[in-house]
Amino acid sequence: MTRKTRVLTNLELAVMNVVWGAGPEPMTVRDVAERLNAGSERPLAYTTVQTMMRILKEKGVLRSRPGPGRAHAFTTRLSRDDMTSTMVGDLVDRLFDGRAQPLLARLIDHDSVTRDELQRLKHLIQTQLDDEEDVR
Amino acid sequence: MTRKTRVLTNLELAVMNVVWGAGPEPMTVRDVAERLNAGSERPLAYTTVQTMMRILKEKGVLRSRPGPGRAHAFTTRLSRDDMTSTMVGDLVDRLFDGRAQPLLARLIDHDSVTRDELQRLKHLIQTQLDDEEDVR
DNA sequence: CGCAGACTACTAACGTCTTAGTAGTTCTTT
DNA sequence: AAAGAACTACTAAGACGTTAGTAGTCTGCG
Repeated sequence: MTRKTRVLTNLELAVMNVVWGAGPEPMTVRDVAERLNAGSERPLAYTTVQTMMRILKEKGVLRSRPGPGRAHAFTTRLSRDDMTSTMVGDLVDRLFDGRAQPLLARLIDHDSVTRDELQRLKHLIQTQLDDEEDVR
Repeated sequence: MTRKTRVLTNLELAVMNVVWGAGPEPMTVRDVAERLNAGSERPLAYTTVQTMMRILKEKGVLRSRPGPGRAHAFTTRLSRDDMTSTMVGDLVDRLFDGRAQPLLARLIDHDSVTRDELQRLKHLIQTQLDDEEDVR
C-alpha cells in the first residue's frame, strides 16, 4: 500500500517538523506525541500520531526498525530539504507553470522580507552569479 | 454553505487558470469547459466543470450573475495575485514558519533560476532597497 | 505467575476533493 | 405546440485526510 509521496498535508507536516527538529536520533511514536502535544491546548491522541507515522512511512518519508523495547524506532528517509524541494516545486508548477522566477519576484515585491534579508539575498545572488562564472 | 477560502486544490486551480487567463470578460461554464478540455486526452465532463465553479463560488473566488441566455456569467472575485499571495503565504507558514527569506534563499540556491533571471532579481532587490531608502 | 501498562494493527467515521450522473427547467426550432 | 438541446440544481460515489477507538500482544513488576 505505497502512497504517492508528493506533498505533505498539515498534520503530516506537523509530525515531520517534530522528527526533523529532533536531529538524527530515531524517535518513537511516544516521543513524537509528547513533543507535538507539549503546550497544546488540544493534544492529539497517541493513536492519531501513530496513524500519521504509519502513513508517513507508507509515503516513504519515514522508515522504521524494531526499536527500544516493543516500540518502533522511526528515522527520516527524506530530509526536510528534500520535502521542501518537492513542495515548493509543486507550488511552482501549480501556480507559476514551473517557473521559479515569478515566485521570487513576488516574494521580494511583497515586503515579506526585511531590509537585512534583502541585503543578504543580494549577496547570495552575487555569489551564485560568480560561481556560474567559474564553471564556465 | 460558505467554505473557508484558504488554498485552491489542483482542479480548482486548473479552472481558475482558464478564467484568469481569459482576461476580464465573464465566462460561462461552457466557455471554461471548452478551453479546459482543448487538446486534453481525458476531457472533464461539463458537469464536473460546473461543480468546480459552484465550489469556487462558494469559496469566494468566483462570482456569478445571470448571464448570456440561461447560463451564468462568472467573473473573478479574487485575482490570480490575491490567490498567489494566499497560497505562497500558506506554504511559507507550513514549511518555513512564516519566514519568506529561507524560501527565497533555497530557490536561488537550487538553480531553478537562470542567470538572466538572477540578474533581474538583483536589480529588483536593489530597487526595493532604494525604495525603502526613500520612504525613510 | 498474573496483572497492569505500553505498544501495535486494524478499523471507523466524518469531512473534503474529484468526478460525474440525473432530474428538472427553459429556449429554440420545426 | 411538441421535441430536443442547453443549462442548472441536486446527488452520489470513491479516494484521501484527520481523528480516534478497540482488540490483541508483550513486558516488567509485585
